[in-house]
Amino acid sequence: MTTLAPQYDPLAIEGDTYQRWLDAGIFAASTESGRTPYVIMIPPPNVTAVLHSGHGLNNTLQDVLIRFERMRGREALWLPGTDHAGIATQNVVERMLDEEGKSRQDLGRVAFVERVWQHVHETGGTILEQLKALGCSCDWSRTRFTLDEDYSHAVRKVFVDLFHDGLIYRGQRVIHWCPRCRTSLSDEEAEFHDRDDHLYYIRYNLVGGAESPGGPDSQTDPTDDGRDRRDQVTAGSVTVATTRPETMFGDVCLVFHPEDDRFQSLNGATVAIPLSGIHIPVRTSTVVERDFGTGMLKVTPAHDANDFEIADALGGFERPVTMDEDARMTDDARVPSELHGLDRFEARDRILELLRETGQLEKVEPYHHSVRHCYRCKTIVEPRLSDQWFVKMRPLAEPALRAYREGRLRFIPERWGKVYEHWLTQIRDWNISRQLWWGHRIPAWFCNDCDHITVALDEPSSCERCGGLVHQEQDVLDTWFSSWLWPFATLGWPNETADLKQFYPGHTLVTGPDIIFFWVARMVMAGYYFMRDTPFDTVYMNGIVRDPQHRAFSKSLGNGIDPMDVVELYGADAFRFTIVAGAAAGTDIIMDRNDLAGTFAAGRNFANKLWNIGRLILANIGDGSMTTNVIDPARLELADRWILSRCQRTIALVTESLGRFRLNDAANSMYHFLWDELADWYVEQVKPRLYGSAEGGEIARSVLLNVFQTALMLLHPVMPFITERMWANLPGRSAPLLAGTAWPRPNTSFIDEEAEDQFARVQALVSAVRTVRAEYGVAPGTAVPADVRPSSTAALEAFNAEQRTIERLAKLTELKVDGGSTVGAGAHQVLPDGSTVFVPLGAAIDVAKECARLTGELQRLDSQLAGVARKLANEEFLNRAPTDVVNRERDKERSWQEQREALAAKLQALGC
RNA sequence: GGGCGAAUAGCUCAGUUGGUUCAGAGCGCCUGCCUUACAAGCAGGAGGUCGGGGGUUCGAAUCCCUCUUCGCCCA
Repeated sequence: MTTLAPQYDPLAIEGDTYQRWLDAGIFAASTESGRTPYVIMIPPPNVTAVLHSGHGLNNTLQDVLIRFERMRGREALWLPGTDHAGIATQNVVERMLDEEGKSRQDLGRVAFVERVWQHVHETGGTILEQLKALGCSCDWSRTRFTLDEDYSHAVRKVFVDLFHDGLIYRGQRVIHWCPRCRTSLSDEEAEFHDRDDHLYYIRYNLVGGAESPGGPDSQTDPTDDGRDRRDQVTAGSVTVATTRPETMFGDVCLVFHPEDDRFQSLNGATVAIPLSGIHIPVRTSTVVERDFGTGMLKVTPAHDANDFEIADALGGFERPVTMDEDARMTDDARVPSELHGLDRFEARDRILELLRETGQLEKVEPYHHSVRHCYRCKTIVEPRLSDQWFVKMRPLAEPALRAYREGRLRFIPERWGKVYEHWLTQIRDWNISRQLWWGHRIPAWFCNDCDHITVALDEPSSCERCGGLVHQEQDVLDTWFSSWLWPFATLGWPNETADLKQFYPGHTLVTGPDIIFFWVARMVMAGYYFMRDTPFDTVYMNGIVRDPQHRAFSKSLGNGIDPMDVVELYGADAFRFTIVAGAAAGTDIIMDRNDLAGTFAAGRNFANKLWNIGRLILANIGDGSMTTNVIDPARLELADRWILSRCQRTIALVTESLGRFRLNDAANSMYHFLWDELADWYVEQVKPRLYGSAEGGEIARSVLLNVFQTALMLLHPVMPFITERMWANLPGRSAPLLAGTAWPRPNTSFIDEEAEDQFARVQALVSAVRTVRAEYGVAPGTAVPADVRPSSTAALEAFNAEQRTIERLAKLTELKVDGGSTVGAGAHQVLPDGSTVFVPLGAAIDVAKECARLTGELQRLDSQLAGVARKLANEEFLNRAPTDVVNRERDKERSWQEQREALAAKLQALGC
């Protein structure tokens, strides 16, 4: 490999590096390796999607996990793919057609679907290519699409099986209808959004026997605020409150609560629907909320799910549909002719005008409520009676619920488990038919002669009951009805393939909490029903990416960040590190598109640091001939022992953190080790030993190589490109590709508490001198002398061992260890271990300033000492606290006492 | 209406079973440095009564109650 460029240029290394992984086949999982599998199924993005930050976050986390487990020796499969995304994709193509002035109806179903395929073939691979740019190590040989031939077969098989098992039925229900997408939606797809609307109080006139004389004008004063509920029943009318007056032509009755005294006289009465004059009865129902509106409820069974239930319970009512698929008023006889064809909201306005004219609009109140909207296009959903296919969910939910309750399925963070559990216990049947053209066509055939429906895997030639001609159901299936099969349909189910045997059940699902019902819970249901096992044991919920105003990214706001922009600017590694270090489990992550440099500074800076430290190290360890094969403990200096020990601890920390899905902790541990310990201290310590044939050079190079190689391994899952590129230049590397090498294990023989303790004293001494230098404005180029008086033998040994290092890093002419005088004009410091430092600065010293500083230190110590003394004087503490806690307090007291004495002596010497 | 979560430095957030000087990190800010790996850097520094109140405990950022503010989910 060529030498590393002086300037870190991610674009120059990432493409080549990715290609080397592909060429080596590192990402392809084998069914025959004998290794324990580790499987992640990608949440398939929409086939026409382009990568956004949410994908960036989600897929980075998956790649960290899969690379980690691959290096740990598991047979790692990360299966990629895309989702056909029925509504979304159809919308995209319909918009394209719209620009050509055409509709899908103009093309017809076959041509339209052909057109969608064309679009998918042209743009469908985009997001997967973008994942490669992010470094994602998916097994591309197993890429799947939910409309693949095999996958479609699995979808049909599931439909047919569930139908024959009695878990799929066709029924006429009030469903959520999106008049813009012209399809029904499931409960989950019709999401609530708050709206400021109005509550309209409308008078229905009484007719027939109970009617009192007088027309609509014979009622109470229209300014009546309705507080006197008895006024709701006036001589000639009854008032009903509604938010949707346009539905009233579909009313079949009015109902009130049977115990509501205000309306007792109306039970069995007849009223006329305003404007249309259609007569409907007044009845009672216990489901009426007496406190809502006037307590009298209009019942519109075809345009309100609750009303459907009420009318059904009362029995004997028609269910007139008064709005069409576009939410326009139908020309049904019940609808006044002047309203025919009007959009529901135009109709509402016109109806209100007319009601004002007839005096039947009693009043209008502002009303804040939650209204269902289409999750794809945000149009207000219109409840509408229609024939749909449903999945009976209760039987499917039971095993999914048990899996969670019995601990076979867990969520990270745990709290999502409760959300999952709640949904499953409240589960309702799932409307799976969509009135779209793009998707899996429902494998059901209606008979032209009888009312039988033939459900079969393949097109039947005739009705299975009467042998008549059949025609296929026009509807397609909800996209989620195919994606809930993702964990096993991608592996070849229903065939018993080698993949299915080897890679089901899988292990970790990484996804966003927004699709916990749509997808996560349903995958578990399908997994148990068809595979008798959970599709994964852990669901890791990543957070949501938001802008600085904490708004989720959206196309309409235009506040999103294109991860590819970040990759181009700073590299995939910088993007990944920022994400991983910044996103603790499940927490949202804030990104500012107007400040990419700031947003990704952590990763960008760290990537640059890694590049440069690598350059330095690789340039100085040569080709490996200058290092020993085995690190000889007898030849190690204090700093060598220290960094080796720190390195083992970092391995343990990172491994544990990744194993517990604490990805941010892992990233921060690596960061701290590489930057704060290896770069800032060890490399600085070791520099003189690397020049020429300086003493200790061979062992220094060996340690550097060992430690840096380990760091590359640890960092690889998070920053695969730079680490792989460095690896290529690493002499004596253990495997040709870092991505295929084994994860490091801590070498406990290198754990060295004494070295860690002693080197910490060295660091403290250097820092203390630097502080003094900065405070007194000693020019960086000016060397000064310093005296240190060690507080212990350990300190003495440490300062002696690293005397040259201390002199160099603190820019000293000479460090006297336990020599010389500490009186005179100089700055004083007391180290945490009680050792004292004296930097004679002569005339530069401001004695008053020194006194003030040291007195401040003394006061701080005194208050700390008082605190610990209080604790140790407390009988309860001594009796109840664990002994190691008490001992720690005693150690603290001793240490602080030593520091205090040293400080007091200094103050005295200074004459403060 | 019900549930869940959050509130810690100017900003974004860590802080595991209550106990190592535990009050932290990154970014930003201030001071000084182009010290031949790195100015995307080096060295030093300022900055928070852990949202308010109450309680449990020898001991609370951490557990409980309550209030305030914000966010999300469900009906």
